[in-house]
Amino acid sequence: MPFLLLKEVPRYECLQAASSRVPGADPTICELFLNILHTGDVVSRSEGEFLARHGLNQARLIVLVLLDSAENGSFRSSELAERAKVSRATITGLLDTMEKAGLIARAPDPHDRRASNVKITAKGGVLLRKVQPLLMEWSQGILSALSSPERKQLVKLLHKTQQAFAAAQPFGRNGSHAIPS
Amino acid sequence: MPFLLLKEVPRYECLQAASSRVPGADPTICELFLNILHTGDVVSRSEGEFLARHGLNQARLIVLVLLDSAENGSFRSSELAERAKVSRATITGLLDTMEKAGLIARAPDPHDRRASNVKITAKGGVLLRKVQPLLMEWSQGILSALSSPERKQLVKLLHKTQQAFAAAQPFGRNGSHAIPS
DNA sequence: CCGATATAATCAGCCGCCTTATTATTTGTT
DNA sequence: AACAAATAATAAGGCGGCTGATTATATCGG
Repeated sequence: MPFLLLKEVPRYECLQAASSRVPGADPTICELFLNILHTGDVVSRSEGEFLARHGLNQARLIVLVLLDSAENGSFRSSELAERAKVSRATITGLLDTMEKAGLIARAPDPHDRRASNVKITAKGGVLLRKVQPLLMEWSQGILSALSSPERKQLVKLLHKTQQAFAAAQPFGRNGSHAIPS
Repeated sequence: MPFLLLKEVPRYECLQAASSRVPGADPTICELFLNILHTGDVVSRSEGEFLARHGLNQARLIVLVLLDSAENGSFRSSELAERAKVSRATITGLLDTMEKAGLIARAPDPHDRRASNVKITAKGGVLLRKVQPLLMEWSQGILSALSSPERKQLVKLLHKTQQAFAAAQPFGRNGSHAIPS
C-alpha cells in the first residue's frame, strides 16, 4: 500500500528509503512525516499554478486579502509583514512588485514621515474579487473527493499535528496556533 | 470565540475569514484546504530550522540522499534535477553552493564531454550520516504525539488528498511518469 | 535643547526557485 | 563529410525568502 508512493514521487520515496536504513526508525512515523510534507507540497504547488493563471501567487494573494480587510483602508508595511508572516525586507520587495503591477499603492503617512501606508487599488480589488470565488470553486471541486466525515477527521488530525509541532518548537518566530474552526 | 484567535494566526485566518465572505463557499472545505497548507507550512518550516542547525536545508538533504543512494556512485546533474523535482537550472545553483561547501564534487564525464558526474564527498557522507538519525529522532519525538491508529488514519486521508489533487491536475510539469523517447 | 536610543522602511547580499536563452557537444540524416 | 536537430549544462534575469546594515525620523531622558 505505501509503495504506491514510491513510484510516483522520487523525492519523498528516496527519503523514505533512506530513513528505512536508519536503525531505530519507526517507518510509520517516517511515512507520516513525509506524507505531510508531500501533501503540503502538492497542494501548495497546485494552488500556485492556479494563482499564476491570474498573475498572482500565495504571497500576493495574502497581501491583497489583508489590505482588502483593513478597517481603515490601509496598513503599514511592517504590519503587513507581520500578518503575512514574512520579514520586513521581504514585504518591501513584494510591495515593489505589486505596486509595479498596479495592485497596491503606497502613500506617505502624514503623522510619521518614516512610515508609509499601503492600500489596495481599484485594480487590485477587482482582481481579488474575481479570483477569490474561482479559488473557492477550484478547491472545493478537488476536495469534495473527500466525504464530509473524512474532511472533518482530517482537519482534526491536522490540528493535532500542528499542535505537536508547536509544542516541540515553542520559541518559533510565530505563535503558530491552529486555524480556528 | 474564534475571534480571539484572529490576531494570532493572521495569514491563514485572514484567508479563512475572506473565504467566508464568498457566496457559495463551503466553510468545511475551506477550513480543510487552509489547514493542509498551514500544516505543511508548519512542518516544513520546522524541518528547515532543524536542518539549518546542521548547515542543510530540504533541497541539499535530498541531493545528499540521492547521491548517497546512487548505485554507481554518481548522477548526472540533469538526473538529480529530475529526481529532486527541481529544474535543471536550479540544480546548477544548488550544486554550486554544495560544491563550495565541500559536500559534493563534479567530475567531467569521460564519455560525453557535455556532461559531468556529481558525487557525494566524504565530508558530505559524514554529514548525511550524522544528520539523518537526528532527523528521524526529532520527527519521531514530535509525531509520537499522535497515536498509531491516528497516524495510520492521517496517512490514509493524506493519500486520498494527494490523489484528489493529482486527478485534478494530471498534466503537471513533473509528471514523474516519464515518457520514454 | 540635545544626545542616546528606538523604530519604519529600505538596501545589500545571499540562497533557492523559476523561465528563457546560450554554449558545447553529440547524434542523426542525407 | 556536413549540416540539422537534440541534449547537457550553464548563464541571464526575475521573484520571493532571509539576515544584517543603513537611513531617516521619532521619542525619551537628562
